[in-house]
Amino acid sequence: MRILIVEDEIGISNFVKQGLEEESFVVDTAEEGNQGLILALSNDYDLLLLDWMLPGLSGIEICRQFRKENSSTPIIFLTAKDTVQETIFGLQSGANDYIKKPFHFEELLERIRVQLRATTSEPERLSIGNIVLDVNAHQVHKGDEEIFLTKKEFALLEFLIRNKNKVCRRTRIIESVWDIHFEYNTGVIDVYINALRNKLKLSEAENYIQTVRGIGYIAKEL
Amino acid sequence: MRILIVEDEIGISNFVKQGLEEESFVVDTAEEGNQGLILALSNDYDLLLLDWMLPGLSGIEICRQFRKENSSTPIIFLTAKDTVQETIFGLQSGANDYIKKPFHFEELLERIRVQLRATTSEPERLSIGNIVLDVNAHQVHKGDEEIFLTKKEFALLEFLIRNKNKVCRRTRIIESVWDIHFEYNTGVIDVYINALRNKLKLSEAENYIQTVRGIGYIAKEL
DNA sequence: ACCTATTCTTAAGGAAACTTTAAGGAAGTT
DNA sequence: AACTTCCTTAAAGTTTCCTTAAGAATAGGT
Repeated sequence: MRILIVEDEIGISNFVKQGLEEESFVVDTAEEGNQGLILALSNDYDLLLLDWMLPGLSGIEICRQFRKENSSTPIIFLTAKDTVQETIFGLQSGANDYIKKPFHFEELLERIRVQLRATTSEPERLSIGNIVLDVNAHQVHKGDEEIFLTKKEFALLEFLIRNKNKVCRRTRIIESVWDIHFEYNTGVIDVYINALRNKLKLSEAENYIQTVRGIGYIAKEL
Repeated sequence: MRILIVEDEIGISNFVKQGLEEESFVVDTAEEGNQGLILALSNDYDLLLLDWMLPGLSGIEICRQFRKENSSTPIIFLTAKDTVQETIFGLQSGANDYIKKPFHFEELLERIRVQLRATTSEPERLSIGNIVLDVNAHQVHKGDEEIFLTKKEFALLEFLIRNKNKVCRRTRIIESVWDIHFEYNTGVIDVYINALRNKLKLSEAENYIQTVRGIGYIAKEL
């Protein structure tokens, strides 16, 4: 399920995004009205979350424009406390629901589910061989055994498995997992690959994390 | 299972009543708000179906008054088409779900079942290891010994156990237990985790509340 | 309405775990 | 053999967590 958030307060935006991603939604964000509308129209989202007050186009304007093209995708407004009256205009302009800030994430989630007519979603699991990771719970199992990974170790393993059977360049790894750009003179990756191999007890026969000399690493289903 | 319908349109009321009785529910009806509230409070229904627009007391008013006495019995609103914004107030005032008129009986039935399943299958007692908590009585026992927890301590423990064997992120905890949003630079959780571990006398061998570094905590059945 | 006792929250130092760096040795490449 | 790249380890640097104590808020009783 894909959701677009258009919200200029990055704090809220990140908070909601993170929460929804933990619930296995795919989330895009825009911080500005025009960009939001363009994204909304050019992609196939299952639901839109719009802030009321936005730089560029206002939420209600996005809603109106969007409804000209698409009358089915549900829209939920995020509104500040005392703009209830205005929000009603929002509902009249084609929104399906609204929620007042500050809100419980759980409540937002429930409203999203009501709009999507969806029952609780399955937890997201990634796997390679007999290694399974539950992204929500942040847990890793190899067979029946639970393996404890630190944040970075988990992030690295998740990245590799999401790119299963594709070679991941060191630069891409450093960018995605460490958020380091433009400069790469560190040996952290090696250290963490090593830690993963040890903790996961990868023998010769279970060589799921292979090194590609001069390029990077690959998580390979055997 | 007993259900109360408060609805002034006799047609709808009878239709729903008959349908539910065929599903072997016991159904009472009221056509007016005040009478509805009195019935709701003086009987032990498993679920309430409230119309929004009612003579006497409005549905939302019934909901509010009723919730003062009883916070567990599920309430579903039956609403007319274009009162979405009002319905939201309904949800905020303590309703569990709503359904728009006109509705398919099957859909209503499904929502009723969802609500009933939620309450009835929910155990009164939660436990982890030899620690048992009675949610209604607000009591905690470890073996035969009674442990006295404060409200917040109890709420935290309850939250953790309801999510037994799943890692609970700090953000989720702070949101669900403390009702704090968008801002997580507080150390309360640590303090309360500490208090719980002390009061519950969790030794190494009974390490039910484990910390997941960088993420949060997990209540784990050992 | 006041006082009191309990509970809740904040803050801070120290402890523990995690991350990164660095360096020597191993292994692959030309 | 010379060179590069990778592995492994240890230690320094950083973050996160634990614990305590004290002030703020709340609830209970007179």
